[in-house]
Amino acid sequence: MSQDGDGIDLGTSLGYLLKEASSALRSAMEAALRPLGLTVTQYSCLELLAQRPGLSNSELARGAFVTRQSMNVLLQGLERDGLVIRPEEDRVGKVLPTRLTPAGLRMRAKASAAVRSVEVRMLGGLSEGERRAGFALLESMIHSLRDDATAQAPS
Amino acid sequence: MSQDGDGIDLGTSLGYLLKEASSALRSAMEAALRPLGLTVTQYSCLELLAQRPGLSNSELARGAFVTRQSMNVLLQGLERDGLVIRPEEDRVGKVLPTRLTPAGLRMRAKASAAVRSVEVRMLGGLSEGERRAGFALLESMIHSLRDDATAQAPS
DNA sequence: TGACTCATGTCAGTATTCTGACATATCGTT
DNA sequence: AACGATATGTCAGAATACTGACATGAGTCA
Repeated sequence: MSQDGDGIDLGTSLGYLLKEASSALRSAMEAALRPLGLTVTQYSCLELLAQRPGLSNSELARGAFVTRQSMNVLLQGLERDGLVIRPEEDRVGKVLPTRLTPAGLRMRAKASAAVRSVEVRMLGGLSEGERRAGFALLESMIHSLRDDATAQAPS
Repeated sequence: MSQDGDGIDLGTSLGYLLKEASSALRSAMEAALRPLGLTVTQYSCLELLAQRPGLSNSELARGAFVTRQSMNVLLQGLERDGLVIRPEEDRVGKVLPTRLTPAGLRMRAKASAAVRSVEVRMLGGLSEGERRAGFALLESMIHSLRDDATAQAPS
């Protein structure tokens, strides 16, 4: 009908497709993690801590793409459940490093396996070259979005 | 250090990168839409209605990747603000079609322009071929994730 | 040293989305 | 026609993430 010449054709928009893919991935991860009683953000936190022990609340928040306030309450829950510890004697200035407990390590191992099966399924049917191309593509998008945030030419 | 042989290397995970790209896109869209007083989901709803007038609540929910309950409260807000209408006389069975008002159309035009500038920025530096490849890649991921949801071999 | 800026941790309140539940309407099968 | 399975709209409550705010510590510079 009305040609939406000034609009965004959702059928061909890479942004819309990116949102769709992200939504599908999140759903699949939620389903995989539900038996373990973990949310996606909680898993992200455990995975980050497994690979980089001692990360602070703010660093974890950036790594999981949530605010530091959200990560703070999430960490309180993980600490209450005995999956992480934040010993007060490790504090450096205001920064309070976080580490996985043995229980947290075990939980992360199980969660990691579940999530990996999702990722394997997602990448099924893609060649190694296609995966590399996808990696480069997503990195380019991220860089372009961050680079010039509001982005006028530098004066 | 500890080889995380069974884990997911966040530095090379396409899933993690997908989440990062989606987060960056969402942030950029939020920033672009904030002056208009619209959230990303509200914009998605207006855009869907502009391209396919008469969409129902459930159809809009699927198109915006939220639950129909969330879309329901969102539509109530848009209706209260005079951007959409859901005339009771259009009801077909239980389905209640939604349409943009003139004010909704104007709002969508402004929002669409703002979002398009974000998408243009995101795709800056990518060739037409790369965009097509990215499109195919994301569609492949989505299909693989949806196809075999819990995915054993069909009996 | 003092002033300024910035990053961090945390508390509180708000907003958004989700899950659970119910009534109702449609479709397919018997 | 009757039944069951599925889809829809909607209300209510819970979970999750956000914005605002404040105090504290680190870093820079005069």
